[in-house]
Amino acid sequence: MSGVFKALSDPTRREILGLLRDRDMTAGEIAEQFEISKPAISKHLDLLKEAELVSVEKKGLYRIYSINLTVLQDTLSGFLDLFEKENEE
Amino acid sequence: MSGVFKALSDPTRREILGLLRDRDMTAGEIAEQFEISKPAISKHLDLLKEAELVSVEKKGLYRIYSINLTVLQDTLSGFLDLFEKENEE
DNA sequence: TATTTATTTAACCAATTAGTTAAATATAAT
DNA sequence: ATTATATTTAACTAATTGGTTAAATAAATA
Repeated sequence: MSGVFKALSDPTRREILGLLRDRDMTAGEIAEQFEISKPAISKHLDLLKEAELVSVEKKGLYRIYSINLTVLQDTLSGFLDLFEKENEE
Repeated sequence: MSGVFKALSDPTRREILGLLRDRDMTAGEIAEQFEISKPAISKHLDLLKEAELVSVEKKGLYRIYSINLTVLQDTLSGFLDLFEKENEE
């Protein structure tokens, strides 16, 4: 839970998720979209993976990243549910 | 946006929001619920205030904190909307 | 006016973060 | 077997985080 919010607290990582919403991408394709270095992107991807917000598949030389939409949606909407009027004991 | 996710990435701060969901509380009442020092809680509250997730009202010696439910809900559900199937351009 | 009370601010510390460049790894192609 | 390519890991740095204790502030009370 903390991991998901931590991951989402960085604008670069949110942007990566936005890219992956549209299609799966290799690490290099993702890195191309940003000004920062590839190792920096690699670390962002690692953090997103840690939070289980993305998955990776090895394909030859490439790593193909994809978003785990359900993790994102379930975590956030699950958290939001805690603050619904209905939930008042 | 980053501020909200950053604020939510800490379990103590999420717990504070959980307390405030039930009722407004003074800084001291909030601090009582945790093991850590009052200044530490004060800083957490400040960060929540920065993210506009809580508001404070001065009342004599006390500061009364309340949750800004709509900010929490609008931010998270607004972000979630970006990842809905319908949003595909 | 002096004291107590609630809270914040200041100064500090260790751990973490987000970036860098350089080196390592692993697969593909010549 | 060598070289090129995609990506990660390592080593480093500056800034931020989450905690501490001590001092400052501000309102209430004696």
